[in-house]
Amino acid sequence: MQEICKAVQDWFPMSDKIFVSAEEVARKAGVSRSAVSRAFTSGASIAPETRRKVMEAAEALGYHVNHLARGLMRNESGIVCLVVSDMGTPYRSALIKALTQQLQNAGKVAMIVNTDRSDERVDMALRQAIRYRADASIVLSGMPDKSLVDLCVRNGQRLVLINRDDEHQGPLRINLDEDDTAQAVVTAFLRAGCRRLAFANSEAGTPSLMAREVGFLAAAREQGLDVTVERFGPTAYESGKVLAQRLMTRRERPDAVFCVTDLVALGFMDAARHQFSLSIPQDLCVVGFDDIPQASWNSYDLTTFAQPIEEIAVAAVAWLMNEDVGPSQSLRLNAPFVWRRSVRSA
Amino acid sequence: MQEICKAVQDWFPMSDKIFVSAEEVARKAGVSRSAVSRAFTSGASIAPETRRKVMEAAEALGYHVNHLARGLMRNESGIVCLVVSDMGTPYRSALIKALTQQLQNAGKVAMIVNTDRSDERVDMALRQAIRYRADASIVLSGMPDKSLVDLCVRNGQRLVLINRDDEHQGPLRINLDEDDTAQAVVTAFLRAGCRRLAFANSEAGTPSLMAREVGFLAAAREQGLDVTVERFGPTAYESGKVLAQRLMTRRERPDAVFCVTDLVALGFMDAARHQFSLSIPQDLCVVGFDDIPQASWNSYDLTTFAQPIEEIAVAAVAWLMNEDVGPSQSLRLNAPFVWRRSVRSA
DNA sequence: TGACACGTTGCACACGCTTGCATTACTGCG
DNA sequence: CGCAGTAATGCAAGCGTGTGCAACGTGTCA
Repeated sequence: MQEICKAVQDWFPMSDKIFVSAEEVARKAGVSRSAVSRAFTSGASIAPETRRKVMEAAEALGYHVNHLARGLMRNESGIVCLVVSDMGTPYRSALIKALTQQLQNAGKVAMIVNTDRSDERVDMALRQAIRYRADASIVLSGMPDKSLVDLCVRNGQRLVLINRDDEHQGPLRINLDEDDTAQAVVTAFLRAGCRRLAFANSEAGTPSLMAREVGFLAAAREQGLDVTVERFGPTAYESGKVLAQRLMTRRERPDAVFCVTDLVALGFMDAARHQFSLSIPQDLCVVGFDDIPQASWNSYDLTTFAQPIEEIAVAAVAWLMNEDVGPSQSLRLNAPFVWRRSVRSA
Repeated sequence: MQEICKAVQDWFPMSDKIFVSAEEVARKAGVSRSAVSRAFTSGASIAPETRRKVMEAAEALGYHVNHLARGLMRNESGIVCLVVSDMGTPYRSALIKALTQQLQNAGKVAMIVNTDRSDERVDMALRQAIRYRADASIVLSGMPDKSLVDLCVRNGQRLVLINRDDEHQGPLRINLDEDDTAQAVVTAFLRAGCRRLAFANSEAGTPSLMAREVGFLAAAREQGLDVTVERFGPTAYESGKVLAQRLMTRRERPDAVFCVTDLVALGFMDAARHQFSLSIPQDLCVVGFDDIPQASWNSYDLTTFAQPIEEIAVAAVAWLMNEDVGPSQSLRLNAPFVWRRSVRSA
């Protein structure tokens, strides 16, 4: 039922955006317009008394500096563009939260562009960033076209690529150092007495996800073990369920599975338990990646690797606030192993 | 380990933001600056051939309309400000996703301000919106000061308040019609044979959450039943666990609980199962609210009410895109009952 | 008293764009 | 051929701000 009740109260006929300008504040305060400008510019040369008068008048009139005009003059909008897809996902939303928080602390404001399922839209997003003369763009998903990256840089825009570990030379690339993770998982599985390893991947095929698969295969082979690989669908909970159905109906049923992501792992666990009546970790050991909040919930208690979300956000913002920044840089953070009960302990 | 490798490659010394302007495009295309402007303004009077020439030159030079300047002239920035807290939460992130999506479809762009845990910051957020001359603000959390709301409206800014069902007269208020939900829950519990009802609330005390509690108590009393109420902490998973500990250790242990939110419900279920070894729904029936993705996961299968996220987003954006809009309006959507297995069926 | 330094202040230009208005080119019609 | 009507175009004003530059007032010192 959609009931619409209009409350006709104190209303004025949308007098089309009459903002109060510095001009009016100046008149009210009895100073020049530049004095008003200076009053709102930290570090400007202005007498304390004058500033007080200006602030007073501004408050009374409800004046707010027009950041569009300021950005136009200063060539610095204060806007940072976040390019992201799948923002309903726990990991992504947590990262967005951390980034916006850090940006606000630094006096910037986040403009967010949703690029669900289409690399072409990443280019649209960067164009949007250019149009608003964003001071920087932070790309969390998709891989922008090389030419566009160049364009952004040429326009003096800072660029941060998070977990886009392609060979792109975006000025700052933040990636995870996953050299040791595969090793750690294999070791954990071996200690738990597991021998039939599996890797559950999505079909997304992004470089970071594929690298995780390749690394795991290599680490297992080093121990003389084969790995059954299965790939299906998007990187989501439901895919985990399908992957479990496929892997758990094999003749040689795996007794340990490394899931490319926590979401996949949780779906996998649910299917293993409720459709195949398996006990975890008795019958099956599971490891995920990301350490989303749900991984620590009692029903799952998933062993996983923790994304250094806060570190990522801090590093990204710190870098783009830094005045004198060099050429293309690459930052590698590591994701600590979080040991929980989805893997048998020795 | 944080290894920084500098790749000194094609780099030019940050020549401080040399954007290409319409002037240059005009020169290259052999037309006037106004022609360039018109080429990028849909519906402007310009010859197709001229537009083609302009577009060609623009593409070649990498020109992008400066939306700061355009916004300054048109008094319409194209920016919509989302004021939100707890954006790491499943419900909130889903709503943000839907809203940004709708805004983009409408040709707007979302600027997002995080206001975690502080109503005062909501005012800061609205001020930010004013500074950037946002066309509208959508408030998902916190309650802005009345004077600020007035200020926004006076400045010609559209305002949408979602689930802020206080008496605030923001031009558009979108709320849930929860008149029937409490009734439905009580009926479901009674049919399941439950008699000792409980309500698990957080201490957030926002109007919508409190209304849910009050409604449930009233509906239960109508059936001659008392309800045990417990409140604790923020509206989160962990609070659900604590609430379960408190409620399940009472002498008269409840056999049915309505949780103020899915997150609380999931925490409640986990504690009930893993700490009190209760079976759901045999020993305890649980109902939540929101229908976050996790509610449908096999481990929970939670009966709940589905937030009409898409409807909310569509309604909000449609309203703020509408040219001639009347005075303060109120929209009430309903949240359909989603029947799953956390409540015994008759 | 004059020279000088210094902290304030106002003027005026610039930022990149939109748009009303006047001008021009073009078409069709009497 | 002339005239009106229309579409396209250029000119220039203006949006609200920052800031270099010059002017001003004040106080200090010679």
